[in-house]
Amino acid sequence: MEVFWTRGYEATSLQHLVQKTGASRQSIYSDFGGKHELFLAVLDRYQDEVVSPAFSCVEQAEATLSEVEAYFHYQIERAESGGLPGPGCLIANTITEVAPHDVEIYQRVNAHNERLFLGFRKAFKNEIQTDNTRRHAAPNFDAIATMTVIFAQGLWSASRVIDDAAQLYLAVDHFLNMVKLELAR
Amino acid sequence: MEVFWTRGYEATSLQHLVQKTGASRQSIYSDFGGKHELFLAVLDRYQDEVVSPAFSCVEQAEATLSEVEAYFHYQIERAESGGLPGPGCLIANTITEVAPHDVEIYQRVNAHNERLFLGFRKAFKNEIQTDNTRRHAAPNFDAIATMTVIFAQGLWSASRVIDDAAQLYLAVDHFLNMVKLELAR
DNA sequence: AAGATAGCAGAATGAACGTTCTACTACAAG
DNA sequence: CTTGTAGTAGAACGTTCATTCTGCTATCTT
Repeated sequence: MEVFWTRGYEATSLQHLVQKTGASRQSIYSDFGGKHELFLAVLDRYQDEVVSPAFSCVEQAEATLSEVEAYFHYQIERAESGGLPGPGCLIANTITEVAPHDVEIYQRVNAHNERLFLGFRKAFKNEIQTDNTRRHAAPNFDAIATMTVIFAQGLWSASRVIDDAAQLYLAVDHFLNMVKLELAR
Repeated sequence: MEVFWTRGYEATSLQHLVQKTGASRQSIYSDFGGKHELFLAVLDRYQDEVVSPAFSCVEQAEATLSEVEAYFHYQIERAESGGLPGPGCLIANTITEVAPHDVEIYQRVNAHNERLFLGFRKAFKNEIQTDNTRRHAAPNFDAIATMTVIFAQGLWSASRVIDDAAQLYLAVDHFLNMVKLELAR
């Protein structure tokens, strides 16, 4: 997972994988079947070990905007502190590198995006359910959730060229504050 | 440019380039020096031929939010209509694939981001200069511009997995409307 | 017409790729 | 002690990679 994460799919060779894992070539082929199948397994593991811990707070039944904010802050902190093995988000990297040419991989990153979308939307719904007095119109939760997914993906991309974490924090806080105003409008 | 755009840097071979350009291998090497130098030239050309036409409206001296909106809409339309040779944005793709491991390429995509940032910030400043009556506090133009750059990058990433253009339009319009409210606050 | 130059197709090259095959080692069960 | 099972290292294989080299064919200059 770490090798694919740091080098990308194409630039990762079997030699790199053997070196990093300590396993033999034969073991990799007998256990997974090949580079492509191994990468699919890696994507699944990434979901379990990286996405789930980060996103669990948003996926709580009673999550609101503050959980979304915690998610974003958690991600920036991890990226900044070097707590992540690779740069950016493996899923986001995969979306641009291999997903357009590979159906199986496309389906997995699509499921990931759907997961984020549903999590965000529920949190936004919960947010305004606490005080739904004298509202003008119901917010377009789908559009706001889509917007947030897009922003989250852009954040991963941006974190690869923007070294200044403070700048990212400012942008995220500004974005979430805008969402908050939008929900309360 | 088209080949790198569609296949990415690593997955593009000299054979692909020879086939698509019609030029001989020797010509490519004598004219550019190699695959890497050719890619750098491609990034420059991308700036001139793709980014500049799309971004010129935002970079006008008197550009405001409506020009930013025109930029986003222009990009979605082009992506949707198949008017673009490749998927997503070559710069955005390059950021995730090669920029973290390559200094020269990193500098070029960084310059691109800076260009977007400055364009957006100026447009936002122009926007509120038209009616700066009874404002509470000056907006944080840097944060809003950074946020918009992040969103623009996320939009390219998302457009590779979200096929529904209407969904992208909705998200963009929502985002820009939020920015508008934020600027007028 | 003669010479120079440029661009072409395609072979050659050495390295690296993913994948498979071949011993060899360690260990468990009988 | 034999036998079977796993796992290892590393060679081998066929392909493809980026890069270079070799002729050949135009086109242009004088």
